[in-house]
Amino acid sequence: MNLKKLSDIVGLSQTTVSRALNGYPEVSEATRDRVRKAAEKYNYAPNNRARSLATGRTHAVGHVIPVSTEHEVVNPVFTDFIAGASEIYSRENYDMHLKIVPDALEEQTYRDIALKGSVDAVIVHGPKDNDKRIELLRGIGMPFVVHGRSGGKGEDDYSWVDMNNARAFERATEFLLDLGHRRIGLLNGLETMDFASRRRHGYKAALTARGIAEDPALCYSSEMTEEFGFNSARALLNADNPPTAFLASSIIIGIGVRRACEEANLKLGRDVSLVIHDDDLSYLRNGTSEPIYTATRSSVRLAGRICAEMLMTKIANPDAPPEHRLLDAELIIGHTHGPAPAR
Amino acid sequence: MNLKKLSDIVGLSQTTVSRALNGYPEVSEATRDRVRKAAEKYNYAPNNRARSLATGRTHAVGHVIPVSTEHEVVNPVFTDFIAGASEIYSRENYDMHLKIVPDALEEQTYRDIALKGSVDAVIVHGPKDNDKRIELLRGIGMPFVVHGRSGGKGEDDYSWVDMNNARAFERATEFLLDLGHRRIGLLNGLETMDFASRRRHGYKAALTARGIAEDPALCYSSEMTEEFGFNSARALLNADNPPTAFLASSIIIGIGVRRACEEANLKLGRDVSLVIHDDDLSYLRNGTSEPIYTATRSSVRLAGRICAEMLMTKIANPDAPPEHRLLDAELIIGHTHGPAPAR
DNA sequence: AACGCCACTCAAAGCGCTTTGGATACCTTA
DNA sequence: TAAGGTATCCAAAGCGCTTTGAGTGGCGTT
Repeated sequence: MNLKKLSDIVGLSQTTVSRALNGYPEVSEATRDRVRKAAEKYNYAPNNRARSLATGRTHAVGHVIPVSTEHEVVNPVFTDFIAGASEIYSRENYDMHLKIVPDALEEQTYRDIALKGSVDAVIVHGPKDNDKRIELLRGIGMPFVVHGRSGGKGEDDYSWVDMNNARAFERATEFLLDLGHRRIGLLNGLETMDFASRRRHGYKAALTARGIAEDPALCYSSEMTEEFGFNSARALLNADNPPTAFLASSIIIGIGVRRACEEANLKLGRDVSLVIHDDDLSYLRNGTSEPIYTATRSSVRLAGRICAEMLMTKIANPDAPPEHRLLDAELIIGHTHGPAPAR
Repeated sequence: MNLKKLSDIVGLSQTTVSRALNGYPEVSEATRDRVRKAAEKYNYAPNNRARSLATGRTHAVGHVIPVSTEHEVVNPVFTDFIAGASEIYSRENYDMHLKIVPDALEEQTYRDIALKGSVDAVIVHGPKDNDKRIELLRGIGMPFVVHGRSGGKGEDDYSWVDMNNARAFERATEFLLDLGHRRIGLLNGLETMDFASRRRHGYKAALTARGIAEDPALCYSSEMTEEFGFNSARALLNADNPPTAFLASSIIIGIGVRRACEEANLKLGRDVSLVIHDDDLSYLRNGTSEPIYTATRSSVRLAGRICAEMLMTKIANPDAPPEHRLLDAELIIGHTHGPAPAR
């Protein structure tokens, strides 16, 4: 069923039928109703491709998700982020185009997307310091919103939605310091990623404020897997002068830390403290009735919703000044912290 | 830059330029070269929408991912599945359209997708028993491949890629029985899902073969979260006549079981045995050098690749008979099993 | 010299929609 | 009654591509 056939059936021109269906005022309510009913009856829906060819708008947004070539790991926060964004797209009748590409090919992918003209806008995932994609997209004139920020200059020149990573980790560190911990292991994500580098800074800031020097031997940085959490916690616990507490950049790392503690016969919250960052992943909730891990929490799904919403307004109004949204993490009191054990 | 401009520049008709670029034989290699160079120079790429309007093919495939309305959980295996599929799409120059929808709206979503004609084919995720979507898609005439199977009749009438769930869980159960376990807790996914119901059957078959009756009190079924693993393992461990072993349908459930054991001061592999099913998720690997959990393993990313490949051939050849691919899980010997403790 | 055959190239139609720029009929109003 | 509105509707152009059907010119054959 297409417009032509439908308009033949109802005995109107394509113009009128199109207008009736799209809510234009120059068609009477009576005919609009008739057209609507016929459309329903004959199961008509405008062909997307034709429509977007005609209008120049695709009603689609692109997500390019980087997978680290080295580790072949797709960060699981994307799942929930995308679930959040998807809620908005459904509501606004937008489509989501997803590409998962090795990070080396990312730039080319954006270029392709723009050239082929199959989306109206994109969301930039996992920004790095001085991320080239931002320049690229601005150059092309493709509207975008960044999930996170790209450190360096010009932070106000583009729209972003970010969690206050520095503050969250500063807060978590202060919390552990208040409990008497002095040696705090940091199990961070890859510090080439902006979020991880900010977390490191927050951690350091809190230490410095108390006159404690950051010990690089306590800081690990890698792809955020369970095994990374396990291996690095184990290494630290077995080292001379081990930390009494850990700060982990994700719940998955935290799970690895737990396993390392279990192996070392140390009880979390008594022998070793652990504060994680909790993205509030739907399938890895940090407890529903009661928190498991002590954590800084910020819902990545919410971030997805906000990003998508920001993108919608950006599409509607491309020349508006950039918007920013900094989400604050809340501190969640769970069962994995305690006073620093006496030596 | 569009075809018209480009053909003006090289002084050829749009026809010839189009043919040159698309590799048709009726254009000389010399001109083909000239055209290619110009396209490169002026950064030309055919507009996707126009192309697909003209050809009737979109070069896109749709994935509709259900999120349970009740729990708002997106199963994390989708991430890796999609990463696998995406590899194939990139290679074949296909786009992926993703929709994440509450399971109640799933059917409508498929219908919409078909009507709007924005994809050439779809992949059906998370099939249930006698899944309506299969009928629906066949009715519409939209090519599809199912990840998993929908129990009931007509299993051979459509293409699917599945893991041998029944066999995997039968095998795992036999393994535990061989170790002397008689009471084995099953922590399964939602048994309305086909994969979970097959796992249950495999579990039961192994028990029956040894003359052991399935005890419903040992069988839990739910959304596969960490907390579900924790809560149900805890409940079972605290019950009268607790199981000596667990079978968990995902590594995440297994993580919950580990936490429950830790809390109960039981050591996994000594006091309690645990065999999980491992989808080989990139960010939750069951150990890289050495397995952590004893497990049945089957890579969901591989399944994604195979599904996508099957779909590509289906698109190329819609009238070919349906294909099936049953993947066998391998049994992985980790550190979470041991002989049943003497009473 | 006439013919047929390649090897190339092109004009134009068509994919299914939106949108521009009228047309038509029916009311008002002076 | 004529002029001017207003409410409806329509034909046709155009979005950027592919593809059909139709030339051209050059070459070898007879």
